[in-house]
Amino acid sequence: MQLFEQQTLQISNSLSGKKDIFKPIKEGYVGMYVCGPTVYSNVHLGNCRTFMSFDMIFRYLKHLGYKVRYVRNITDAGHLENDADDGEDKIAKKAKLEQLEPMEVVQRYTVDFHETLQQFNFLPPSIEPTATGHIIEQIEIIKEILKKGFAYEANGSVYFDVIKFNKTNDYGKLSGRKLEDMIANTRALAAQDEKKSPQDFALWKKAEPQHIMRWPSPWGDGFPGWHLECTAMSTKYLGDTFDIHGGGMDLKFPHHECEIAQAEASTGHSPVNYWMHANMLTLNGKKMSKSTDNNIYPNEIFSGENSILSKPFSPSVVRFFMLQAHYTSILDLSNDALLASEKGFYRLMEGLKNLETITASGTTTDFDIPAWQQRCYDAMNDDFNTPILISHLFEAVKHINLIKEGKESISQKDKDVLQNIVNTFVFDVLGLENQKESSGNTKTLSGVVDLLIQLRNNARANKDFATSDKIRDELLELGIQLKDGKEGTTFTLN
RNA sequence: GGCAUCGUGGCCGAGUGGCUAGGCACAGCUCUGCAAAAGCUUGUACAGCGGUUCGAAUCCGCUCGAUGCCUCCA
Repeated sequence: MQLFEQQTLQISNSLSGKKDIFKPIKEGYVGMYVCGPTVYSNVHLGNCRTFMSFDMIFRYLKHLGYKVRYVRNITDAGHLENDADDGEDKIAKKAKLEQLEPMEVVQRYTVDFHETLQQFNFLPPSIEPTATGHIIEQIEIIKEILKKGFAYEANGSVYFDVIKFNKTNDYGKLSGRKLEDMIANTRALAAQDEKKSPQDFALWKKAEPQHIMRWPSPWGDGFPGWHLECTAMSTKYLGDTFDIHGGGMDLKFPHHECEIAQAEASTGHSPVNYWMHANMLTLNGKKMSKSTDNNIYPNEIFSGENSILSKPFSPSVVRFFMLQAHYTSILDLSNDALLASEKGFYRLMEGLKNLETITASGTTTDFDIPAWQQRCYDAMNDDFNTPILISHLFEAVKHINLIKEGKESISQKDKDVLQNIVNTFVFDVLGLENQKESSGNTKTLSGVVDLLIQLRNNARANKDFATSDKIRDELLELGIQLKDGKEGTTFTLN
């Protein structure tokens, strides 16, 4: 019996506008697609938050026993600077700017993306397809949409006919917009001549002679529209209708709306059962954005080299900080918030360490572990509520510490159970790492510090406090903090 | 202007028609040669104004404010 048979998972569905009970199309299997990055610059922390939310979701679904096929694409072509006639591919533009081959740009920032995500301890997706690797599939979809009459060719480009589509389908159902309103509110934009309506979007764009990224097609040399690649790659690997489609909130309109339109136009039915949107990470109260320069890069956080930061923060601390907020809420990044999360994170890690060392005794436990365990599952089942899960983990820490102080007791059996649950949620589901322990060179260092601790304890025994305080204070200056406890002195690196 | 979301104690951030979120900070206590660290304990907040209700921070309406999307962005 799998865990998912005992737990009822509810998911916030942007399409229905409420929390829906999750029921996969095929029992035991989940197909999940998440819109990946456009690799024309380094991934910033806001991008990371979205992918982290879905990493956590991927982890929990796997933990529940689902066989998950998680597809997250790399957009390496087709992402236009804007939708006007002079629209240029982002990758191509960057390549021109840096005098690189477009694929050189793609490679550089794809590597950066992977390295960054690895530092945050992301699980790799099952498939990571690229847009340029699926040009043929995209052309096939365009042909199908043309055949169904929901697109038209104009001067070597192909556009999706939104107004016609809206007569039989509902364009705007995901984002809660009405086509009439959109038309009424459209500002007069120049150079939209090819399109029948400003709301129409490109499926295929004709490549002007100076364009370096181009592919042959039935409509001449060109490149695919941005929205199309996700339709092509998601349906290719997950089927015409699949379970979960995720992405950042900012993609809801027009990107995801267009994906729905493309899929419905080509296959005749809705592509996705559960649309999930992760909310934005803000900086100074504003959305992080590549185009406005209001952003911060992961490496700046890890090194502390940014004017808003007072010190560096480890990837796990940042991960913990993000998971302390619900993925559907806006989260604002600040030095104070990171400092608070860091303290909390180390408290949690200390609790886990204490759990290993406490001694079990007797047959009773002053802590209802099965009920507590179910509360942990209830939190995650309620739309992946990691902040609540974390609050329960701190409740466990409290009991662990009380046991350590001898004020409560735990049986050996319960201790084993508790250890198993806590480790599962902290490391497997939340994906946190105890990075302090895993750094290299620690063996030599701990030998040296232990020696100094011995010398200091000798001095203390002789009431030579001048010497003992000198050792303590000078180590602290070096970033090594001694901690005098009941069972001797330990140290941590600050 | 349109659509959407949100406004919670010093800070971050959950949740909810009546019952303790949690973390950080502050304070008190324990421990300590003194500290630090650690641990324990404590906090009755929900933008404003109306309304529904036995009861609302939670539902409805209005006002104010913030953010996102409407053009590329996770």
